[in-house]
Amino acid sequence: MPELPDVEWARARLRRWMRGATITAARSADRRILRPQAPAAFGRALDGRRVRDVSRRGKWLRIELDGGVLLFSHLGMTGGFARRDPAAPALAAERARFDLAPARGKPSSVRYVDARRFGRLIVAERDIPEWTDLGPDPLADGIDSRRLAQTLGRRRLPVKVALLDQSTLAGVGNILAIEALWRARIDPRSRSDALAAADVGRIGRALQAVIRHELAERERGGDDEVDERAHAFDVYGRAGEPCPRCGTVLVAIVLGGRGTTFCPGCQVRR
DNA sequence: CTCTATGTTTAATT
DNA sequence: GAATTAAACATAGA
Repeated sequence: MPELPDVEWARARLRRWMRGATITAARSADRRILRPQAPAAFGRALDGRRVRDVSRRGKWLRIELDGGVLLFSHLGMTGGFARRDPAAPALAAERARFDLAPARGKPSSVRYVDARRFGRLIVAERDIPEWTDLGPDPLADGIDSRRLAQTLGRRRLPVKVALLDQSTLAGVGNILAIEALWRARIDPRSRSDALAAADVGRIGRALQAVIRHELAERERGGDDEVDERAHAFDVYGRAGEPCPRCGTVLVAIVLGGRGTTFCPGCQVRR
């Protein structure tokens, strides 16, 4: 579920659910999600703290607590949050829970669910390298196409591989990259340093458009549930089908170890 | 049984 | 160094 739009949606809901509330009990027994922290230290660090705010950079979430304590969360491949009554039983693949006493209203319980357990929950006193090393965030910072052109111009990788590097732009994932390159009519195999300024401009605008579009899609649906991604994409997952723009059959290849769908008819190779 | 999967890190190789 | 490739992690679904 998680690329930039999904994580931004998670941030907005977490902020609504948690801001101003006190964590009465933070519990997780999953040493893989908590790695390298111990489960006991997790509760000890968080219990009794009040949530000041929830922020996001790229695919990382940062829950800011009283006393300068920070809780970082990465959703990995299958992570997500849901809100339940504190008495509700554990969800399938529930890996952590945060019981909350809000400033006003009923107690609630925010659950972290993650089938594949690639996600992380990290307690820290200051920003962690995974957070500080991120490139510009397309939503928070915008996309500066001159800067993006400089970044891409220094690399000889296929442009899609360069886009997936979180120091290029934070939050771009496999689906976003595939959809944006299709919109920008650029072949994902194009060498990053072979792109013209106009190509980079189109890629930047396409990324913004796809992010906005997917964010808008997510503004519907059950608020308390784990985010579901039942969403039709233009090309992702559609290899073998005709290109919605030119009708050429869409092709699947592997780039940088990731499945990649594109249209050999209307996406130009640079 | 096989293959694929929205992510990231690490090792091995060129 | 830079780039490439593969594998690893853990689980579910087709």
